[in-house]
Amino acid sequence: MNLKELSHKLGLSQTTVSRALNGYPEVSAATRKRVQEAADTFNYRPSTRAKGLATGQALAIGHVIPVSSKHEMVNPIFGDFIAGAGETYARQGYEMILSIVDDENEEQIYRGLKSRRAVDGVIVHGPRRDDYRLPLLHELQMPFAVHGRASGSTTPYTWLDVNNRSAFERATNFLLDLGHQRISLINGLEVMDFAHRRRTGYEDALTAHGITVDPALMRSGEMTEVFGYQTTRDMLGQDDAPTAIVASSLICALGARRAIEERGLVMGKDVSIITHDDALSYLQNGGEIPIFTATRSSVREAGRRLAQMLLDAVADPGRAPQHALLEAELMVGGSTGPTPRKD
Amino acid sequence: MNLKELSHKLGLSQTTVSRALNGYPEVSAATRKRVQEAADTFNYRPSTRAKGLATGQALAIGHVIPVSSKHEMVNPIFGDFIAGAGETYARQGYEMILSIVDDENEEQIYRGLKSRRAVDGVIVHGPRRDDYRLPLLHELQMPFAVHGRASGSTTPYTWLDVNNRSAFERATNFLLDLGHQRISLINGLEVMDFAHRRRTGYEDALTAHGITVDPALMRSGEMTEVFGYQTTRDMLGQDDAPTAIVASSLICALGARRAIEERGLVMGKDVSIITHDDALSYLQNGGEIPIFTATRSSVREAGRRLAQMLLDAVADPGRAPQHALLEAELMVGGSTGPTPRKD
DNA sequence: AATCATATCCAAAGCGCTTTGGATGTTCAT
DNA sequence: ATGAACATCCAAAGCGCTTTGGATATGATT
Repeated sequence: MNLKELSHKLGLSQTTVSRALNGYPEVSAATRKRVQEAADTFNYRPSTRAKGLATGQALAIGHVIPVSSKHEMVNPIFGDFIAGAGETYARQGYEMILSIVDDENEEQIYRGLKSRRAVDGVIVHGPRRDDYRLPLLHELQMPFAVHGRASGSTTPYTWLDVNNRSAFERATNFLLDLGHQRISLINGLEVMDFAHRRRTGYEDALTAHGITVDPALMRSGEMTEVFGYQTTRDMLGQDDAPTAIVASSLICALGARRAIEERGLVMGKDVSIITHDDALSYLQNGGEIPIFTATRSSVREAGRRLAQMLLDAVADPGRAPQHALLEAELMVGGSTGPTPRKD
Repeated sequence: MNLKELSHKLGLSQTTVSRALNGYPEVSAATRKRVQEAADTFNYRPSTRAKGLATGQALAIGHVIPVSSKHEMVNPIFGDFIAGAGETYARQGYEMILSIVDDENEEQIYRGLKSRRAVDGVIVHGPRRDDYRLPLLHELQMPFAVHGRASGSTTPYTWLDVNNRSAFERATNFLLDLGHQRISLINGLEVMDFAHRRRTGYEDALTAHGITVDPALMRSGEMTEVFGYQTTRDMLGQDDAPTAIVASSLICALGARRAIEERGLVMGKDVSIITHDDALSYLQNGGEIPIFTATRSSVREAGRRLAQMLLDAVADPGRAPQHALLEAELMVGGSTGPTPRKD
C-alpha cells in the first residue's frame, strides 16, 4: 500500500492524505479522521526512502563502532549503550544504522555516510585523545555527539561523559582511607580518552596523599578478563606487591579476582579491589550487596540521553553544543577492606 | 555532489554516468575511466535513498534485537554476532539497521519495517520454541534468516545454528566418563529454543548411562553471573549436591565458580564445570590453556555466515532455504576432573 | 448582491537515482 | 555506395513521497 493507492481508495488527492497524516492544518477534522482510520486498517506507512528523498532528511542516526583490528575486540558496553539509544530513536521515529569497522578505515565510513546521505547524524564511540574524527566530522558538516570526550579538541561539540577523573580519584581515596599505600591501577588502553582521565584521577589522589606514583603498579591494555588476570598475577608476584587494585571494568576485576584467589589470597582481606561498573545488564555486580566495591554509572542511561542530545542537535542545527557530565555513584561491596597488617 | 552535477561537469548525460559507474556495457572503456576518476576526485557516492527508490531495493538488512522487558537484559553475544554480520554487509554494500525492542511489541516492528520498505530482509535473533515470528515473516513475505532454530515451524526457512544437542550431550558424556553421577544443568530460559535443545542433549546422555534425570539439578533462567552464582550456591547446599555442572554460558560459569569457591571448594577438584563458550572477544576463556573445559563455537563467525546466507536469499528469492549446523569443539581446560572420592 | 476572508482540497513539480526506448554515428559485408 | 549491425550516448519517465501555488466552495461582511 502506498500513498497513491491509499488516496485513490479514499477519493482524495495525495496532497490531502499526506497532510492529514502529517498533522498539517489545511485538512478538516472529519477528513483527517477518515484518512487516519484508512491508514490504520490498510497498515499504511510512508516509505522511509521516499520520505527522506522528498524532505532531504535521512531519519536515521549512524553508530560507527570501531573494532580493534588487532584483537577483533568489540567493546562489551556497546550492547547496552545501543539498547539505550535505540529506545530514544524508536520513540522519535528514527532508524539506527550501524557500521562495525576496524579502526583502520573508519574515516572512509564517515565519508561514505555523508556522501550517500545515509544518516542525519552520528554517535562517536570510544573517543581517543586528540581524536581525528572530530575535526573530520566538522569538516564534513555532519552533526555528531560523542560518548565520552576527546581532550585536545579546540572547537566545541556535543558530548556526554562519566566524570572519570573524579570517579577514580574517589575510588583511590576510598582505598587510601582504608590505609592502603601500594595501590595498583588496571586501566584501559591509554590512547582512549577515558583511560587517560581515569589515570589522572588516580594519580591526583595519590599525589594529594603524598604518595609518589609508581609506574610498576600501573598497567593498561584491552580490558578483558585475561588482561585483568595476567596483570594482577604479575604484580602480586613482584616484590612490594600492591595491597589494593583500582580496576577499570568489572570484567577486568573478575580476572583480577581469579589471580588473587589463585595465589590463595582472599579478596577484600589480603587484596582489595575497587572497580568501575557500567551496570551492564548481563553482568550485574552481584545482587543486593555488590560483590565488588565500585563506582557505578549506567551506560544504558548514557545511551538514552546522548541519543536525545544528538536528535536535538539535528533538529536545531543552530543550537550550541550540549554537554552532560555524569557523576558515578560509589557502591561499597565486599571486595575492599583495610590494609592487611604485615606479620 | 550528486549525479546531475557530476554528469554536468563531465559533459555527459546522467544515464551514461550512472551506467559507467554501475558497470553496464553500453559505455566505452575510455568514458568509463573518465567517469570513474571524476567520481573519485569529487568523492561522489549515489544517495542510498534515491537508489533504493529507483531500484525498489533497500540495500539494508534489519536486525531486531529483542530485549527482555522484565530484566532489560541484552544478550551479551549480540555484540560479537553483529560484528561478524557487519563485516559481511560492509563487503557487499549493505547497511545494517538495528531495532532494539522489548519483546512485547516486536510484531509491530516487523510490520513497520515491511510497510516502510526499510529493509530487504531481517535476521531473527533468539528464536523461541514455536516462534510466532516465523509465520509472521512468511505472511509478510519478508526474507529472513534465523540465528538458531525454532522447533515447531512447519515451513522451511534459512537458519544457522550450533548443534546444541550434540554439544551438550558430549559435554555431559565427558563428565560421566570422569565418573560423575550427580551432574547439574544450569540452562538458559526454557522458552528459548537453544535451551531446550541443550537440555535434550544433557538428558539423552544421562539416560544413555542409565541415570535418571533429577529435576532438582536442573535450573533455567537468564544467563547472568548472578544466576550462575545463586543456583550453584543453592544446589551445593542441598543434600546429595552435584559434583559437576554443565553451564550454558561462560558468564554463568563465572558465577558458578564464585559459589564453589565461596564454599571453600576447589573447581576442577571438588566440583567440575563444563560450559558452552561463544568465543566472545571480551570474555575469552583464558589464554592458551582454557580456564573452563568448554564446548566452543564462535558467534562472530556465525554472524558472518548467517548474514551471507540471508544476502543470498535476498538476491535470489527463488532459491531453497539454506541451513548450517555448526559443531562445537570441545576444549579441555582446568575446570574438570574426576569425581572426588567420598571420605 | 458584490466582495472578501477562510476553509478545504488538488495538480504538478521536485528530491536523486535507474532504466526504457530511442537517436546518432561507425564499421563492415555486399 | 548501401543497408545491417553495432557501439555509444541521451531524453524522459518513474520510484513514493512532500510541498508550492493555486482552485473552488462556503460563509461572513459590506
